[in-house]
Amino acid sequence: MRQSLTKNQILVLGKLTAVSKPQTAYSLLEQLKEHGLKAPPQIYRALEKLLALGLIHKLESINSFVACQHSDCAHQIAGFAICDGCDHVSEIIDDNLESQIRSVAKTAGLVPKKSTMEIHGLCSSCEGSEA
Amino acid sequence: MRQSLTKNQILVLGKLTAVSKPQTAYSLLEQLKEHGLKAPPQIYRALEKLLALGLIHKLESINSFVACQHSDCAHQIAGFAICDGCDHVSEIIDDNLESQIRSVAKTAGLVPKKSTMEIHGLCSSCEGSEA
DNA sequence: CTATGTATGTTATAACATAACACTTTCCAT
DNA sequence: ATGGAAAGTGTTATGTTATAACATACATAG
Repeated sequence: MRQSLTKNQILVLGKLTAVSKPQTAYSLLEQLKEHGLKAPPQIYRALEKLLALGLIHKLESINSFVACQHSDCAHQIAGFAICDGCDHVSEIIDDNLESQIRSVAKTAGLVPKKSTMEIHGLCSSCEGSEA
Repeated sequence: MRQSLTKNQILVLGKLTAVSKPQTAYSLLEQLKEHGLKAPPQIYRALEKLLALGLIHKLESINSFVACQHSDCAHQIAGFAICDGCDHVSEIIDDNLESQIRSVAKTAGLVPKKSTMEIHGLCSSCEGSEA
């Protein structure tokens, strides 16, 4: 029985929560060096556990990780809106999204286990100040 | 004006079409060595162009590429159903999917430019013969 | 025929991720 | 309380995915 998070898991989750923007494993490692972390596996193992607990999410399209913006969505299906200008990420839980995914899976004859939906674009403030 | 595909682009697209399963850039490189390709940039450059033309898609969740299953969906929004058992991929074009994505983007205040939706699971035949 | 844009070939390296091994900690069943 | 199982840690090395940078070739429009 896992009663609570371990030291490394707390460090990684704490950093992700604090920065509130997606971070790569290596940027986490860089930032956590001062806390004694030294090698990639220490980061990746913590990330793996946090993912399993639903406390963080991986953004596949940018090889990065974000803290979950809800209390805990281990079994929820979320969509992510990612601003390519400022890296802001919104995690969207939408009932229609889940049924949409089931619908697409059914069309393909697939029993769905896990899904990702990531939308890239520009948020309103970045859209305004475009180059 | 781009009149047609170049040699490397044809090789890469041909291979992706022939195998009809997602391939990593390095597996493509391996398979195309006999045709004279020798280094990753040759593959990645062809992939980049084919992506821009809408002739192939990248599956972000498995760092792999598949030929487009439609005539050309440069500007379509597609969902992908990926069987983790046999690697079969179905590309689903669904009108509702596009409106779903717009809806999620709008909720987040994002002007969408590009999106990915990838569903992992087991196809009916893999689901039947489960370990 | 030459300037421009695009493609190519090549070497090197950056960025992302895991294998493997030895050791430590947690925890709970006896 | 104790000892075995499960999970976590630290570390080295390596595997995998992707791009930078530079020199050369080749097509097309002016």
